[in-house]
Amino acid sequence: MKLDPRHLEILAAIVEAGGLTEGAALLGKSQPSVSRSVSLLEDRVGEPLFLPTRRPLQPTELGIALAQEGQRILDAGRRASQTVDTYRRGLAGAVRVAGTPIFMDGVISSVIAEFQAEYPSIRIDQSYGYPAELLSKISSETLDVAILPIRPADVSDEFEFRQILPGRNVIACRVGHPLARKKEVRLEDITKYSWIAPPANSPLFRDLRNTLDGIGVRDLKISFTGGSLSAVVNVLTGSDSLTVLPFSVVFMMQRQNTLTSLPIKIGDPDRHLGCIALRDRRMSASSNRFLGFVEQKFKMLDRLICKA
Amino acid sequence: MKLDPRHLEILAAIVEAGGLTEGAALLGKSQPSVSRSVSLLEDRVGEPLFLPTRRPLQPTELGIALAQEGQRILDAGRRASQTVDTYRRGLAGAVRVAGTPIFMDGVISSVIAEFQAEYPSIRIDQSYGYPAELLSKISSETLDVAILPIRPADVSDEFEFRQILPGRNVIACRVGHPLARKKEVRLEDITKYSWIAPPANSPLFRDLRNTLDGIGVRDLKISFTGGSLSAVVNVLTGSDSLTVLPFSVVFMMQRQNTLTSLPIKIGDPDRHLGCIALRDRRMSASSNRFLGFVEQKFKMLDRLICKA
DNA sequence: CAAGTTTCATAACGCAAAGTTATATAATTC
DNA sequence: GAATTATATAACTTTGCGTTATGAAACTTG
Repeated sequence: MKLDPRHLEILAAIVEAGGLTEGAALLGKSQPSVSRSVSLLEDRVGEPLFLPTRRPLQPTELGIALAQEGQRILDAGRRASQTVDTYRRGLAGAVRVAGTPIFMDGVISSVIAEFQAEYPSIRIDQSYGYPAELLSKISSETLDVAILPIRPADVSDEFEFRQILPGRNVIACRVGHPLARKKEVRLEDITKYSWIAPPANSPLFRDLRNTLDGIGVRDLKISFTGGSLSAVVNVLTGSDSLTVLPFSVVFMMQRQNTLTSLPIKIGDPDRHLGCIALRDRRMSASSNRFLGFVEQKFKMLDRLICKA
Repeated sequence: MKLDPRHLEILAAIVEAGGLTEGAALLGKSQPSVSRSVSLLEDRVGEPLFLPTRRPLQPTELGIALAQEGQRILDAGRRASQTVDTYRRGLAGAVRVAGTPIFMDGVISSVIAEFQAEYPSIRIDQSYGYPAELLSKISSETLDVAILPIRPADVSDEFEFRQILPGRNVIACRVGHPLARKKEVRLEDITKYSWIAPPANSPLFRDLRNTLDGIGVRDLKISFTGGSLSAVVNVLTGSDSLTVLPFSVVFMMQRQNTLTSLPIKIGDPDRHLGCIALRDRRMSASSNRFLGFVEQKFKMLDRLICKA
């Protein structure tokens, strides 16, 4: 026979508090209410749960046994409420975040690390992708936050775009590269070196083409293509190759004294780095918290970069 | 915020079963019913518990966390139902039983031992008392079963009396007592020995006086009075004293070759041994089970005694 | 990709029971 | 035995569960 878990909770409260009145107070209900609930429970159980006509109210053996289960139910309920509370306040949960590979690895991953240090109960599910698919995943709600370079005008009304860094690319090379010491680098200098190209379908690859077109470089030697940021970095540091990278990525690598940028001005892309999510806060509190955190960190990073 | 434990149960069932329809079946409810319950729960929680427009239905992080608590509630409920069931069938619980000291120690205690071997989950709370107080305790429901010698006519309608042995006393002495070897014992033989008397307020003490009056003994030497059965037995076996004991007690002691009875006929008391409980089965199933067990064991004992 | 099947959501309504306040009754205290 | 306190009962409102019927999605299949 199925018992109402609420009845067991009430029983537990009464047994713990030592009386109907106190139990009712404990539950925030009126005394007649719990009195009748106990009656109903006794009727269904078919056995007395309290010794009759004795005060202070004393539970029977069975009453004690059932109250114990009621206590577990109360505990589970309390844990559940607690869980809901932390989720609502965005202190627990999961955030599905994705972005373009180079930028994710070069900049975002360390921001995520800081975030997790502050909110250890929020799980981050990170993945990679290029703008078109990222937007579609946001749209189908299989992704909470996308971090990507995009033209603000290209963002449809469905999404909310928050810029975190202006688009700015540089030509990157290893620390100690022959060109890095020069005060000024000229066109003919860079044509002597071979180039590393990002994957052909990445925005960065388009930036590379545009950049080189812009400064008049027509035929370039591509010695390496594809690969992740760490592959690119390894090849760069192990050779005199050049490549185009977001300045923020190079900035982060400079701290580790691995990469640097050439003192040559190249055109900035018309895409800017930002976070994209569904409009109208249609996302979890933890995602919101993550978004806010990323914005804040990039404000600080932006200031650092401007000083540099 | 307090959540309805029934909602958490439903959530657990749905998550476990993998769908609303299957979850509803698992709970023995209709699909619309659980559908609405989930909606209500989601409203109160304020966060989605299932990913929208996806089938098979997939719970969110929060949904999984809450379902886990729901599972605990389900488990507690099942254990509670199970507990009620065993109590109702009299396979668990407690029986408060009391009786006159000599008879409890001499006969009932071994029956209780057998009972506990068969029903290990039933706890026996045993105590001692004389008839008047035993009846009042039964009346006030602080006692479930009394085992005592009483005149059937003295049992009021409030109680139910079940005779388990006819009243029959004997003069008891140690095995190897000088009188025990005789084929026939005469009055003048027993007057030579000193007597052990039970506590002055016990029914057995009245039996002792009546018996000795009946066979014409006027002045008797009382060498020991009071004490429990084991004290009486120790004194009896260590001396040539005599005393009056219920035959059933001596019968049990004979098995251990400690006591025996004299071959002299004495008048039987008008009280008979029996169990007393409240009329109309106003007691727990476990008490009923105990009563039935005692009756059955004494039917067997009665047959053994009659043969002897 | 259109048709069919499955699964979930919504609607409407009866009913069980939780909740309330007011009040009676029983236990305990003094 | 009177006063006090605790529990039970009464009368009534409101909430929400449970039902069947039906609509609307989403997956499956030919």
